Amino acid sequence: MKLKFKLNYTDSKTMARLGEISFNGKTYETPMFMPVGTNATVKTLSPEELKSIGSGIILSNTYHLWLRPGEDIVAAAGGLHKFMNYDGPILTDSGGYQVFSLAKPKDITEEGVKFKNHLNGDNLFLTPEKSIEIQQKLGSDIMMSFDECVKWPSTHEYMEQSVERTLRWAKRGKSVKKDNDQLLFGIVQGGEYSDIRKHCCEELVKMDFDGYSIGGTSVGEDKPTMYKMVEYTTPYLPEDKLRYLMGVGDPIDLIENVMRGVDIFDCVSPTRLARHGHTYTKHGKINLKNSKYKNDFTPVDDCDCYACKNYTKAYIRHLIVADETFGARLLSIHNIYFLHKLMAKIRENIKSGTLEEFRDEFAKEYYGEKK
RNA sequence: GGGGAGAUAGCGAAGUGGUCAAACGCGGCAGACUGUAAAUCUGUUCCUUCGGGUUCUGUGGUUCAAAUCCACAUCUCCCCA
Repeated sequence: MKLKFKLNYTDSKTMARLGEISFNGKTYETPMFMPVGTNATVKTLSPEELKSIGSGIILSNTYHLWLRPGEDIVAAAGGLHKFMNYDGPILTDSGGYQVFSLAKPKDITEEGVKFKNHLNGDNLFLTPEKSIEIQQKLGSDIMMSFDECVKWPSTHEYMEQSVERTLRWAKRGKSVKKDNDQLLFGIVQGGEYSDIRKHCCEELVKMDFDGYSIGGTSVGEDKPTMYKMVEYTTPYLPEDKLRYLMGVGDPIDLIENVMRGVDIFDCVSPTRLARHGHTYTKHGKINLKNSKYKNDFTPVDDCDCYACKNYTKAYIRHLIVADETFGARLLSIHNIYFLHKLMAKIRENIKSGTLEEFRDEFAKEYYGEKK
C-alpha cells in the first residue's frame, strides 16, 4: 500500500494548500500535524487512543529503532506497522536530527556520521545508505534522506559545504532505495541563506523525490528567522508533492507556516510538554503544576477531548504532581487533540479564504491575556 | 529505678571551635522544553527597606570567635530491672 498525495486547492491570498493523503483505504486531509513516536510508540498513548483523537501519520525514528530493538527485529515482526499495531501511515526520520543533537562537528565526514550510542557509549557509524536500508527494513511509508541538520547560527561558508554534502548524501540514499511502496523525501537545508535554500531545492527537485522536507528549523532560531527559512524554500518546490516542515509544532508556527505553503508538521512538544505538566489552551500554554490550579475544578480548556470532557485541572495537576502516568496520558491526549483541532480550523479557514483573519484572532487569544 | 544514645532549616540528614545562613536528599515555589540522550533539565526555598538582621531544643557559661566545648533543664529513643 503506497501512500498517495493529492493537492486539491491553493489559497489565493496566501500560499496555503489543501490536500489529501490516501493510505490503506483511508484518506487524511492536509495540512496535518503528526505526533512523534520515536521508539515505535507515541509516549503514553495506544494506537487506539491516537486514532480516536484524530491522528493520521505518526513519526518514528531510524536512529532509535536501529539501536533498540534493531531493525532486523522490527522486520521479523512484519514491519513497524505490525510491530507497533498501527495501521495508519508512518513516517521515519533518518537520524539526521541526531547529527544535530548527538554528534560533534568533527564526527561528520563525507562518508557518514560517527555517533556515541546514547544508551551504552558504543561507537556507531551511520551513513546515508545505511539509514535508507534501516528504514526499508522498518517498512515505514515515508522515509527521510539522511541529512546534516545544521545548528543555528552557522556561517554561509559552512552551510554551503554542508548542503553540498547533504545533497550528495541524498543521492547516495536514493541510489540504494528499492522499487517498493515506500516514499522517499529529500531534505532542504541551507539555514537562513536564501541562495543556499534555493540551490538545495533545485538540486533535490532534479533528483525527483516523492516529497520534500524543510530541515534546519526549530534548532533555536527566532520565529522570524524560521519563517524566512520556509519562505526561501517552498517557492522552489513542486506543487504536486508533499511538503514537510520538520520539528515545528508551536501553534502559531503551524498557522504561519501553512500560510507559507507547508502541508505536514511534526513536533515532540505536545507529548513532551504533557509529561512536564504543560498544556495548550485557547488562552495560551499553561503550567498545570502551578499551585493556582490546586483548587481549579474546571477542565483544561473549552474542548471536547476525552481529558477535557471527563477531568478537571485540579485532578490532572494532582496526577502530574504525584507522578502518576495517567496525568501524562491525559495531557498528551489533550495536547495532540488541540493541535489536530487547530489544523482542522486552519483547513476550514483555507476553504473560506479567511486564514489571515484566523491567524490574527488565534494569536490575539493565545498570546493576548494569559490565564 | 539503673545505664546508654540523641535533639540542626517544612521533613530526613551532614557538619563536632573560625572558611556556616549551615552540604546533600525529599518536599515546596517557579522556569525551560520545537525532525525526543527529555515522565527530563535549570533556578529558588530563615527574615529583609538587600545595608543587613535573627538561627542549629532551652537557659547560663568558657573563648577574640560556639551548631560545634562545659553545666543544668526539657523532650525523644534504646537496653537492663
